[in-house]
Amino acid sequence: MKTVRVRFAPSPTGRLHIGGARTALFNWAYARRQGGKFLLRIEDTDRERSTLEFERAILEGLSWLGIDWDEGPDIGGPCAPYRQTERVERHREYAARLLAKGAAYHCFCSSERLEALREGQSARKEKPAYDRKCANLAKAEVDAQLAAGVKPVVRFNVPAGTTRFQDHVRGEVSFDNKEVDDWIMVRADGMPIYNFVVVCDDIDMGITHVFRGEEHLVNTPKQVLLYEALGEMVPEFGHLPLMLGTDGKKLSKRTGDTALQDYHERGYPKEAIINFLCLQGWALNGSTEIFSIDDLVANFDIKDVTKAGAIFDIDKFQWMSGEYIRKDSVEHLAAMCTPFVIKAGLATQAELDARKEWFLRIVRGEQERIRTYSELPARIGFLFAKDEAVIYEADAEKNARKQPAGLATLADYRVWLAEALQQRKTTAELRDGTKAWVGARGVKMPVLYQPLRCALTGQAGGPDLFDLIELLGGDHALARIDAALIRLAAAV
RNA sequence: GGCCCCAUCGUCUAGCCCGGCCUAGGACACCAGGUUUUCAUCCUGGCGACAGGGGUUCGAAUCCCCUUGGGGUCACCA
Repeated sequence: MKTVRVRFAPSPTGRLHIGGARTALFNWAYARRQGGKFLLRIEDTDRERSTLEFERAILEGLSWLGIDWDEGPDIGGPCAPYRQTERVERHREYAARLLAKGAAYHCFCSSERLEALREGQSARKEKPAYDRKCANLAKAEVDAQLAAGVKPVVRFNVPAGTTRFQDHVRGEVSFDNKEVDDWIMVRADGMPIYNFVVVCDDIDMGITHVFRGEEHLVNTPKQVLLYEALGEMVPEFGHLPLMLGTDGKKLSKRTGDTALQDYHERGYPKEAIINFLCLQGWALNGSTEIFSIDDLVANFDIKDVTKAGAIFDIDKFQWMSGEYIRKDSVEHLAAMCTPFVIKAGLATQAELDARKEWFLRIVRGEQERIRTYSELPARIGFLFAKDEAVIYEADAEKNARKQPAGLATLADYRVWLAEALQQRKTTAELRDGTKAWVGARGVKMPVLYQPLRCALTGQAGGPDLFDLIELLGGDHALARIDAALIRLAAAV
């Protein structure tokens, strides 16, 4: 049996799309599972929109996810080059072969004529298609046009019949060739078109399986016909269900972030991104939600991919992201969060390095509360704030003011706390002592805790208050209580 | 509109290919309760689906047909 060779062939006309990332992941996992090769090819025949920066960003994105490739534009390989624009000579050879066989023909129709043709057809409610005006030109006429300097396009001469292929996710798919237009393979400027190059390159690179998004399903008959005209082995296909936005349509910027990088920047752990992407169209076993990229490789089969499109559920994604964060080691989590903390202006790298243990404890305190790395800064900002400038969030202040005896209690507690701090009580002692103090005073816990939390953090929720006092330092804790005594006493 | 693809809880899905074990399972979200100094975590419970109609069969979520609904695609883009 032939070795599996699959590829991911992005077009460097934008950042790596989240759907593209999933396509890459599934191709890669298939290759790894089957012991085959995974290659990367850059489809840059659209010279207007393709850039080297996008290409680099796409490669980086894939590497970041943990996808590696056996052949590609950056590392080369036996089928180099891996950029389509560098292979146009090969494409011209294929075009010449097809032309010679009569499987393709020169077309001299102008864009204007084509446009008028389409307009007329749609006005008459006919399907837009080329009328094959140039399909049967005499050789002399072709030569004359060529000699006159008219630049032709090359069209594929679609034969009559029906084109069928087995799709690994959909089963048999068939198209009447009448539905397939005599599509353009090579532009007038000599640059080949996607549907043509993809076949040439897949042949030259020995691609055995083509797994791509469902939007390519209608391109497949064109490509199958091309393989057949060339007398080449048709690869196996698998069309992945589309990833949909909340509007049920193909995921677009309209309904949410579409680039892998967006999610990276929003602080989603990459393991969560991978896991979630996998779940869009594939399931490990129907009951295991959390699994690793290794589990994917060990279990992935194209036949298990779902047929229906999947709506991107950001809620579930956030939940999953939180699961990964809770599972993470504090050290790693802190490292992942650090860029976000710095970016938020809370501290510099040097400042965090200088208080490494302190920062680690902060992260540990928030680990079960954040769902993405980017949520950390907003939650811990109070720890970096000036004592008199802690921002009181509405909920926190409301909770504090809700306690009628709150302020008086806080004022008395401040005295006790100052004393306890003086005696260098440990955090545990402080905690136990406070509980005893509240008990002795004969009030409910929240009477003290709500105003105290507001004073210290300005937030309605958060980690244990005594851990916070330790993190803050006793003097700062007292200063914050003093500030709160004034601020909370003021009329609303 | 033509063609193609698809159709299980609001969402992601298991089950479907090889009909019975499905009183349709899991997860997110939501709701209720428990734990807790708060929030969160965690635990318990609840809500909630085989799009509709015909067949085939002793028996259909599973097979077939139709209808409806949704999506994709109709470029000298990929």
